[in-house]
Amino acid sequence: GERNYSWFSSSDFYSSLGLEDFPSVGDISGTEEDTESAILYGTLRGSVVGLRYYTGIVNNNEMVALQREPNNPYDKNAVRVNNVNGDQVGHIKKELAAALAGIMDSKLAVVEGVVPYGAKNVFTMPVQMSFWGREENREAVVDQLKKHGFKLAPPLKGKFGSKWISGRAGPSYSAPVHAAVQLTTEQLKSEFDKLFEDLKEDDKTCEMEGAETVGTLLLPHQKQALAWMVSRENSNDLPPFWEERSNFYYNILTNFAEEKRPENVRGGILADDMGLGKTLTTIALILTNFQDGKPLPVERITNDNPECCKLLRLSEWLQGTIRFLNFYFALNVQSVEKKYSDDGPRATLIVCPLSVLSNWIDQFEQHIHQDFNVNIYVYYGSDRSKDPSVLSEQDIVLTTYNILATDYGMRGDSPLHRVKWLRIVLDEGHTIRNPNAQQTKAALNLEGHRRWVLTGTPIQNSVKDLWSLISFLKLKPFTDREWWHRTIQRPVTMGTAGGLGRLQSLIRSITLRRTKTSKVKGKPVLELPERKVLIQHVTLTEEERQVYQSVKEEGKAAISRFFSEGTVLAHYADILGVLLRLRQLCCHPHLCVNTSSSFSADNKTPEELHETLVNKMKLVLSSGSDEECAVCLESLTVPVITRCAHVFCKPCIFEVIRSEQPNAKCPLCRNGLRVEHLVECPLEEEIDSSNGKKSDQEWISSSKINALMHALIELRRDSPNAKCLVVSQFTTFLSLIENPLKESGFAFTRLDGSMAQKKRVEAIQCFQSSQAGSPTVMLLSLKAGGVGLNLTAASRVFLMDPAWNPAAEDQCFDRCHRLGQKHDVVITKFIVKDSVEENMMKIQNKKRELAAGAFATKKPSASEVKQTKINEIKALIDL
DNA sequence: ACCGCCGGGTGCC
DNA sequence: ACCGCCGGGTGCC
Repeated sequence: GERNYSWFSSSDFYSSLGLEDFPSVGDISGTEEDTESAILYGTLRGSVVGLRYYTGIVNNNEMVALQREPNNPYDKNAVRVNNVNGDQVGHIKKELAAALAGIMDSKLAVVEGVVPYGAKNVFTMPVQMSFWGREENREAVVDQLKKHGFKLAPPLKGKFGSKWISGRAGPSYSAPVHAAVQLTTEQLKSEFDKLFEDLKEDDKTCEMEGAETVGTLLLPHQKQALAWMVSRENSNDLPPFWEERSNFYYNILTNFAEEKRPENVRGGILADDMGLGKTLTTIALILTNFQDGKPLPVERITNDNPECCKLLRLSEWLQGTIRFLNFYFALNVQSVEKKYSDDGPRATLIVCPLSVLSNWIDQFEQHIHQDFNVNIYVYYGSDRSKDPSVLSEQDIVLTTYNILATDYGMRGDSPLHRVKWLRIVLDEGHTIRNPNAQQTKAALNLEGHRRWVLTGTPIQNSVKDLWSLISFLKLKPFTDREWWHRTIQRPVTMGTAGGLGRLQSLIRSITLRRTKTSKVKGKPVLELPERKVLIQHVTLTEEERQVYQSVKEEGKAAISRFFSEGTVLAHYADILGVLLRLRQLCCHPHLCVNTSSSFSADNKTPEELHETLVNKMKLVLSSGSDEECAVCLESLTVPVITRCAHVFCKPCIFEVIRSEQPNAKCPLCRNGLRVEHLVECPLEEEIDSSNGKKSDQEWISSSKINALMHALIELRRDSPNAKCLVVSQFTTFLSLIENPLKESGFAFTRLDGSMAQKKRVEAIQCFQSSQAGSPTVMLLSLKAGGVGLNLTAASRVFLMDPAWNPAAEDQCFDRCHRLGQKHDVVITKFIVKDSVEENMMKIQNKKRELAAGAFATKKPSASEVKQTKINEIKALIDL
């Protein structure tokens, strides 16, 4: 049910159309083995030579990595052999290297090695090689080998029993087994769910009080989390899969051994559900565990030292961006510097998405005891300090993934990367799930021993997503993708026996996860009131229906044409536009007056073309299709639009163009791409394409507004004190609703993305107030505010229009259905009968099913993906 | 002897 | 490397 669903959040418009799986999208990274379709061609015995020249040692049955060395001065075919630690063991004998070089360079196969025996040899040792690749390359690989006089031994089938299938380096020149029975999606999923059952492990149920600097009382589950985090930071346990043997340490997955004790990560993944207080727990950790369980030393503000004032923090919000300036009194700076100058690192770095930056600031203000002076620096904005020592002197530095990536981009001069941090916290850590994204590389290269990932959804789509997180945590040997892939990812995705078990023990040892339904001492973590979702159908008036039908027929005709021309993807923005207009018409006829349809972009001046593109981009961004870049799968931060009207992150699409030059193609539709054709658009917090000039139009009602007003008035009659949220994706619609609210004498307030921070805070405080005469209605735009937004005063929600992404709706509902809610929450969704809205609901449901089965092993084929996508567009517009 | 055979020097790519 | 290979020394029985 719900708890598992929240682990997966693939859902967005792209996935509903199957676009994120569009074959060409995956080609971008290129180098990586395609896990889903890689098979084992066979094995080959070869030899490693030149052992005496290198220091790298191996054990019998230890995995080794084969690495091309094209610049070797003696042989351009050279292939070096490294042990798990990355130390060179030797080279592949030259005749064999000559055969491998071509195969490896052209990426026809991935070649993996295991040294079966002879590890103690002085001059040469045998190596058992496995060749993995896609079926269509098998013949080419076999031919290539044959040319050099080598022949693959067929992969051994599962007849050797589970020990061989386990994927260990094992006694196995028996390669593990593509013939192993694959688990069904359902089996995999239920296996995976077990990861988080049975959390009564002792080390996770101890409680710990926060230091006195923590100004808020922690709930029991937060005290548990604090105790767990502190113990993770202070303990010296071995990392998972390592054993202490007589005088060395042994990795049971790769059979690698070393004398040096492998360091365990002083951190882990806090994967609690949203709303359980990951932020508060992290603040408590920072304040409570500075060194050896001692609290962070901070200035106490007392009557004796009035001149040592609390830092004056001045926050200033400009156009949705944040300037956060710290003013120090000279005295203060000195005393702070003196106190810590001879210690090691003391600053904690917190990286978060921009959307939750303000939430962190709020939470600091709320949870750091007011009598204490904690130095917090918000490293954001163009005036951020380039001096690393300014950062290292802080207690806490807060920044965003984008700043992190931008700074890292200007090589060598990133202050964030020059500081040795006491602790690094990645909030919404799944942000770095794409190993090729700049922000991931930037995060992996931060320095600091205590490393934490906060996320409610560590796995977005597949096990693959975990690698970046594990690598960030610096867990040996997984920091290198090859070992992660060979020991965990491939066994899991191939359903190899023991694979899931390994993943399980790995995750368990570094993760704490509680859901809203988890229990502490027999009691639910959070005792939340019930939450009910009602669907209220709305029937359009005759007049409304007529307008709707005519727009629908026009759009349908256009889309049919795209289908027959085979240009569906090229007209992506146009199709979204048609659907958007239909969705707007379901709400109110005035919403879509301004979006004229222009299906032809030909014969335009560059200026007109530019404007058309910007408009298309705004359309894509505002259509609720969940602004996500198809390259990195992240939310768009610096969106650019291509001439073919597809929107990507600027750095992502630049990377595509750079790597594919000179003939780069759009990842979505394979049209030509050129840097000079890309159009940039500043991402405002909220873009509403329909912000037409309603002032010169006479106000009229609509069926949906009538339905809403009817419900509101009924609610006021039955429970006059009940407060409610009226939610829409269209801020113009919210404006239209203001009218009848005033007429019927409702006190209301409003919160949308375009409002300045100060006004937001006012609106929220005003609405949350229980004073007589305080507003009972809040007009809320669906995506306004970060995850932290707390609107628990409301116990009713009216969702005026459905979102593409059910998760976006859920997140919105959670703003009132969260800690502090005292009443049952009733949510009413208004859905127009026989309309695109009903179709969207169907797709939402499909999406929930899809998310539930997101652990699928089998990737649908390109044609299946295409068919699904086409079916869904057809379903949306009743084609 | 434009060979065989011996035994020392030597050794990845 | 307790190998192979190289190339110099050597040469009936």
